[in-house]
Amino acid sequence: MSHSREDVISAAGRLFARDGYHGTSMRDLGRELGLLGSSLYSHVQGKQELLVAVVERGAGFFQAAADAALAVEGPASERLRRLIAGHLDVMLDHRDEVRTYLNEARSLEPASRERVVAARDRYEQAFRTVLKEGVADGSFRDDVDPKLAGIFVLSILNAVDRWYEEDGGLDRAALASQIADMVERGLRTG
Amino acid sequence: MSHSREDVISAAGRLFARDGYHGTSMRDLGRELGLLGSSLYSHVQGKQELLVAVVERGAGFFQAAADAALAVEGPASERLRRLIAGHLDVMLDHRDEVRTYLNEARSLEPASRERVVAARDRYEQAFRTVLKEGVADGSFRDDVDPKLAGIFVLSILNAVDRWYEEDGGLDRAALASQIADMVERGLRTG
DNA sequence: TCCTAGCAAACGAACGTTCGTTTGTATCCT
DNA sequence: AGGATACAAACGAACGTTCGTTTGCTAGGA
Repeated sequence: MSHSREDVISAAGRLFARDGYHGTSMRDLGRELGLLGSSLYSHVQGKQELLVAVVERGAGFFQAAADAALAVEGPASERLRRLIAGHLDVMLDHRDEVRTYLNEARSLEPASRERVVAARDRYEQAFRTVLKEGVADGSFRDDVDPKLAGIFVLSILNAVDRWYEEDGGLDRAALASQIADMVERGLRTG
Repeated sequence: MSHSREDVISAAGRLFARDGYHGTSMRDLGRELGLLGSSLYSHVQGKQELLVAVVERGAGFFQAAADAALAVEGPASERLRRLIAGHLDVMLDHRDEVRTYLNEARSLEPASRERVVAARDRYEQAFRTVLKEGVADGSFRDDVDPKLAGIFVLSILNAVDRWYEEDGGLDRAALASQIADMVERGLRTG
């Protein structure tokens, strides 16, 4: 019947994702675990530390997925497909952490927010790199702006969390190829 | 030196957009106007009423823009371009209300939230309708799923608020055609 | 002269956090 | 084996602060 720090962080992810950081109290969090709010202080130093833990977890998942996708050999379009599929996997496997990462990072104190923004930039850079490669090798149109195109792709991907539910008729892989197909048609030469 | 209800609502939009509903206190809001928090109650009944006003304002702008775009004669692709440009105009001309509408609607009490969700669905329907028309008249590929494509376009548009600043090298019209061009390449036959 | 915007003061509730204490459970010594 | 020791987990009460809101009053403009 004993709880770990891990339990607290994942409950925090759940509530921060659902109600937001400012919309979640330590007592709410305690209740979620069958504890008093004050009891959480046996596991963490404070509320802000929980937000940091959840958000950095989300950021870490994305970076790991990007590193894996970039390591794939073959045409740039294939790496782009892997980036897209990887992003969806991270989102759907770690929905609470990702939603908190996407929507609640602004509630971080400046020091940790800066780290998160830097991580976000690094991740976006992965998309830009692959797009640039595709332009360079002629598989993508040369009037494609890698920065802009990267933003568009990530916009579609990040918004998935706002509408998609996995239990419906469209499974994860089908969604990934719907996105990748439409994106690729928008990018490729010919 | 006297303030109107209008002043209060637009200050609320500014702060809700920047700090979120739960991150904004009535005292913050008063300070923004050079008043005490309690003085706001001369103009509005309470904090929630301010959120409702700001969010419904945002929703209203979008609906008006959609109605105008749908009334345009000509090919579906032209109406789609108008929807895109109109969406950007609304976002950039009413940034605070739109950001609040997009991010803070979850803090609405159920009754008003339902109205807002309904308005959002109606607006999304405008995009779906145009896409369906384009598929029907053969200008868009017939394997385009209007629902999915509509979501993708709106994902790109709504995310603009998260990264775009109008003072840079890319003006509003250029952004609109970058988006419309890429989207249209992803949709059109051939 | 009345109406309204605003202030000052206060309300009760909730906030994040700290405190002293209790409980259960290992660990070690004999 | 059994009793003392140590520790982590949780409790319950309280801290000071902030929250949204209410009340009663005052000053100024129509």
